[in-house]
Amino acid sequence: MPELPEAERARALVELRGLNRRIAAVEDSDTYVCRPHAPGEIHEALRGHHLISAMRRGKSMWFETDGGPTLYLHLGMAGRLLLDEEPHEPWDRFALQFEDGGRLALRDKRRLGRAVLDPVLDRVGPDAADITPKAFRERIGRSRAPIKARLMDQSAIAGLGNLLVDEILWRASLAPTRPANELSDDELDGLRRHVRAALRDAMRGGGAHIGKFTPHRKKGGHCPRCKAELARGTVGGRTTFWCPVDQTE
DNA sequence: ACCTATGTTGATAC
DNA sequence: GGTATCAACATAGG
Repeated sequence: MPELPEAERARALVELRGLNRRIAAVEDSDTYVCRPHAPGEIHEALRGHHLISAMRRGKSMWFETDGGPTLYLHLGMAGRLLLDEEPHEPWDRFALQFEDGGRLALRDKRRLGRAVLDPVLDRVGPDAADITPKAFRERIGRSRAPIKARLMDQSAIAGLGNLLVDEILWRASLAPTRPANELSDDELDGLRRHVRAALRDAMRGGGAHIGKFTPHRKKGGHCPRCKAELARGTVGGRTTFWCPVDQTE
């Protein structure tokens, strides 16, 4: 589930109720989620410190501390953050235990989430929710890759995943396979507006799995506009649904 | 039972 | 350099 809207909700949760609480201990024994850190390393580095800010770009989150290292978290493919709830072993892959008895947990069955200190974020592009029209045209429109692949490239624009991109391209009536550099400036501007609108709807509606199109995104599903049966294929390495009538090449 | 599917990213190969 | 492919993980479903 986690795309930009879920990451933002998680970030806001920490900002609202997770800051300025003394860290008493860190559960960091999952060497895959915490790679390349050894068990105990994050614990030693964060113990006694407090999170003082909650930042996000795309699906990446990071939390600065008072004089200690920055903690980076990523939800991966199935992770979520829980604050002050009952521990759920073995699916809590990482957690901060606060001195007040509370706990911030990364719960993730798949183990594709990450918890790392002092991240390097130079391969994370501008956030999809506030990228400028100029940056969008330049970063998206200059590649021959299919437009869908380009929108999912986190170094070009950060925050969009498979479901959200299918929703956005359907709203924009653009075929996912169209080479990005064949889009006109007007089409790129329009596409950016659809990116922002879809994100706004997803954040208000509670996540990337809802939308005008996404509920129909399944085998035998039909286009909510023209009722044609949806096409299914692989674009950018991901399962893709689109309307073969509405979404023009 | 077996095979395929799944929101993620990163390493590797062309 | 940009793009495509596969692997990493664990679980669910046909």
